[in-house]
Amino acid sequence: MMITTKGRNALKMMIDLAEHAGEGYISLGDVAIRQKESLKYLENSAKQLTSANLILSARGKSGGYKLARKPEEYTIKEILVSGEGSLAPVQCLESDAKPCENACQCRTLPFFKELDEVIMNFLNSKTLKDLLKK
Amino acid sequence: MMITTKGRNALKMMIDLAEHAGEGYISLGDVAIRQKESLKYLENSAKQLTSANLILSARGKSGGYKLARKPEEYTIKEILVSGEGSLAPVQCLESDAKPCENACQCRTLPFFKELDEVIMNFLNSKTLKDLLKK
DNA sequence: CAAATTCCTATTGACATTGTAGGAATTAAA
DNA sequence: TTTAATTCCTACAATGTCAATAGGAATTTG
Repeated sequence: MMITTKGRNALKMMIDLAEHAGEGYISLGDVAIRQKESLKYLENSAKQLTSANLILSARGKSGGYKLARKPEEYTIKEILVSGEGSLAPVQCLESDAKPCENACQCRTLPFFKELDEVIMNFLNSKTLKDLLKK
Repeated sequence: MMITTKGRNALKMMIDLAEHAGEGYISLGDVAIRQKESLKYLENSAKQLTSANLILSARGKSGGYKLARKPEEYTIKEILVSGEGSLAPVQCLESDAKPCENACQCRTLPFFKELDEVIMNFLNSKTLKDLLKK
């Protein structure tokens, strides 16, 4: 499995924020209730989305989070990558993977690179807006 | 990561058997040396490939394994599925997943189904022959 | 000052992955 | 008929990742 709860939570959170855009900063408590997730767990996703500049945060009372851009300006890829760290289908294509000394004669590497491209192209072709209620 | 060493070992083994087709039954020991894998670990892959009827086995001295069909008659999908059990990109699409009671209103499910299709179409479009040395 | 919130670090339990161990069953060949 | 090579089977250990929680520090509004 490539997309775990980390990525799915990031996506859920972005969808929730998108559906409440224009209401100022939304507290994680509200998101947690609506999405039926634990506040503490969502904090992890929020942290990563914030440091990737996908959302804006405001601390202190009546603080919270809101989208940094319009929904149609987020690709699903960047949201999932922010949540997961990497979406590579195999370890040797992971961003932090040590280079494989067998790479030049590996029969499967070109194939897996192609697979990765197919997946990334798809994830890049969809935006957050595509996931919102019609 | 979606494809782990189990799937990669299954693929490596199929490639090795394909490149030595016509030589009768190939012992796992030979495969292990050529592919630089442990015999014991390869046995696990061999077991699953055998019970999925992707390869044929012969026990006893001078026994081993060989392909059950021509390389171009295997899709990469069936090889990887045999090694991994499932290739679903998210848990809720796993074959043994309990049905999600939120499915009908889930914003992400249709998207993940589409992603799954994109991946499966690609894996179905490639055969074992495509991975062999030109 | 008090309450609500984000932010930060650490830890835990559960599970999957990776790889190993030991030996039983089978069969060809010497 | 024995021996050696092999598949087959079950179990286990070591490691790592995922999922989730805990406790509290820092910040800001009212």
